[in-house]
Amino acid sequence: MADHVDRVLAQWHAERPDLDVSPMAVIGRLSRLGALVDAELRRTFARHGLDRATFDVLATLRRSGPPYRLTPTELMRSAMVTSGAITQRLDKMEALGLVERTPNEADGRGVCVQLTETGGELIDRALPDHVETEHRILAALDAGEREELAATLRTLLESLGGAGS
Amino acid sequence: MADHVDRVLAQWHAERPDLDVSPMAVIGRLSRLGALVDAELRRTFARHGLDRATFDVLATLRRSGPPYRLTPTELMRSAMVTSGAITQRLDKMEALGLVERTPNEADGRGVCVQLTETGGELIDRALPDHVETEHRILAALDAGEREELAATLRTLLESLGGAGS
DNA sequence: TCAGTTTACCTCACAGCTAAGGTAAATAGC
DNA sequence: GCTATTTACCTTAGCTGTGAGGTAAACTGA
Repeated sequence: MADHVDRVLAQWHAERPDLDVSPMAVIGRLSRLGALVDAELRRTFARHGLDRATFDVLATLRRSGPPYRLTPTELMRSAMVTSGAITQRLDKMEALGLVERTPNEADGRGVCVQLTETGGELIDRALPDHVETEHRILAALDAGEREELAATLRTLLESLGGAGS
Repeated sequence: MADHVDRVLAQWHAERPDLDVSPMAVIGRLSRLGALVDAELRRTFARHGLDRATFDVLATLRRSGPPYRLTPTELMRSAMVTSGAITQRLDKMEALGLVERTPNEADGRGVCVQLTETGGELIDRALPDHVETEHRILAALDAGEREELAATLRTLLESLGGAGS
């Protein structure tokens, strides 16, 4: 049975037979899947009073290990957003008592962002639920398919120069 | 060699060994790849004075075939955004002379969105460039890998209920 | 036939991001 | 040691989306 992307491909084939639109079979699905996964994850975050941006910062700090402290620049690179976006996220999170900003003693220009106890408890509560959601999203694939998919996506990431950082 | 997601997995394994975070190998890469692909496509759109939203509407109308006319609701479903977003896109595009809104004769509540000649010419100029960019993004995969990837993504889309519409 | 529901589209307040640009501290090269 | 450059972070304006809600037209079934 044809899905949305199959129908798009058929339309292009009829309208612009001169173009080889086959890459859309991958890129179109990648884009739609991204939107659906995002929506699914957001539902889980919302159950814990979180949004994607806040969860992302909390999780990045949490998995960095004790003392759960990173710089805004490190958070920026991990999240793939601009510095302005991180500043605003941290402003909000600091007001909520989830993180603390302290001067960076090793670098007078910088600050350190530190998980508070409240923030740590929150992310540790939300995490199992989040991981469970991710399992559910991939439930349609068996272990072999997941590994193969991860490997292929990784190849693409490397070729686009997005593997590092 | 480890990529960003591998490092994330290793960190979680050290910090929360009780959680099976293996789905992140797929979902983390999916999310990062989505961001990189989006940035890549945006560069192509920009060369034609377009953004993602405008390109999306133009392409949807173009591939629907003569008379290149759809309703805002159809555009909304195809783009996976809210009705408010489509209204604003169409306002902007109408001001630029890329589309025209006319009353829907079959349904007094609705309108028809019609590609203008300017809009049609613009999308026909931008399309080959866009398709070329998509080819380049997938250049690291051979034909077999692309097909397999498309099939796997499709399985996931279906399981999330996002295959139709 | 007609009240209740659904559908189509628009409006508007607000959230979050980007991009450009500012300040201050650190670093590199002479 | 001094200047030029880079780096770190913040500020702000502007854009685009969401989500809640409004109006009007089209259905639906008793």
